[in-house]
Amino acid sequence: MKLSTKGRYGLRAFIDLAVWGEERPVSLVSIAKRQEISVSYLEQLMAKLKKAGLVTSVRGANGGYTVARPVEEISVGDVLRALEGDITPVECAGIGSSQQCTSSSQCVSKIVWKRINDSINETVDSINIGELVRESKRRD
Amino acid sequence: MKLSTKGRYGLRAFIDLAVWGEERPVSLVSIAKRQEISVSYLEQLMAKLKKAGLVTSVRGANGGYTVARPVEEISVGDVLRALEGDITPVECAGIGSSQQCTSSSQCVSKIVWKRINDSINETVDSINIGELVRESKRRD
DNA sequence: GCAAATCCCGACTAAAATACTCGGAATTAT
DNA sequence: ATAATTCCGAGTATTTTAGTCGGGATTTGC
Repeated sequence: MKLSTKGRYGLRAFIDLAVWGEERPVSLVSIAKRQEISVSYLEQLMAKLKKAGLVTSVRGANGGYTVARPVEEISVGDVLRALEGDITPVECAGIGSSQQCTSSSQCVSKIVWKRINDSINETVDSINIGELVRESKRRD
Repeated sequence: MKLSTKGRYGLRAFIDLAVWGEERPVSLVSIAKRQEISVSYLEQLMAKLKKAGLVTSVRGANGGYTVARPVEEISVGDVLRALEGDITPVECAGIGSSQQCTSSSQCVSKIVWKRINDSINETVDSINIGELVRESKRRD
């Protein structure tokens, strides 16, 4: 059970963007340098964030990315879900519900999966990017 | 971010064992049938549970496995950790601490990883196998 | 109008992890 | 002895991850 680099790098990149992008768009090259992530890979991550409406882009020279909404209104969960898809370690817990439980210990373990899923989502939704930006600035 | 079949099947198998193994050892073949998991794969999972001291085995005909300790004293976390190793979606959060944070947004995201890790572990440690066994019997 | 900087897009690939299977050895009850 | 089991190590197909790469489109500044 591991969060992939999409989520790990992507959140870092997003925070970086939030910190440095208050005035003008931030280019991928500059994020890449500060965060030590390759530009090509960052492109992929940004594409997801853009698709999710979390960042806006400006093309051409001096272009780059900007956070699309106030950082206080964006949760870590929003960012991670945009990057990773669902952040539920176990799916089954009742969405598509295509397959029914055959044995009762299958059903019972579902209780566990649901609680894990919920607790993760509550956690990531309870932290907003604004907090992290402030904390990051405080540390400089 | 997904819990592997080790954890998913393994917990189911363990619950099955707890439910059916109060009197006498339960064979892998019987668990395999009820849970629709192959015997060979179950062997691997049981090996891990045994190594962690959560089950004991009896070899030979009429042999099988038994839960090693009172089910009320075994948490879901114990079982999952035995099967999966650490159940922390992000490692970095300060154990080996070999690599130091270079940029501050790296450090800041660590706050997030730590909270996620903690919340998962609290969740799985707060559920014990006994509860699940009772719930499973109740449903029959 | 041209060059440089930038985002955009789709395809490709190497490496790692996952999810198993398989063969056979050791042990025990009947 | 035979059958039912656990035990052990190796092997393998599939999937996922973690990227790279090449080229195109857009914009700025000279």
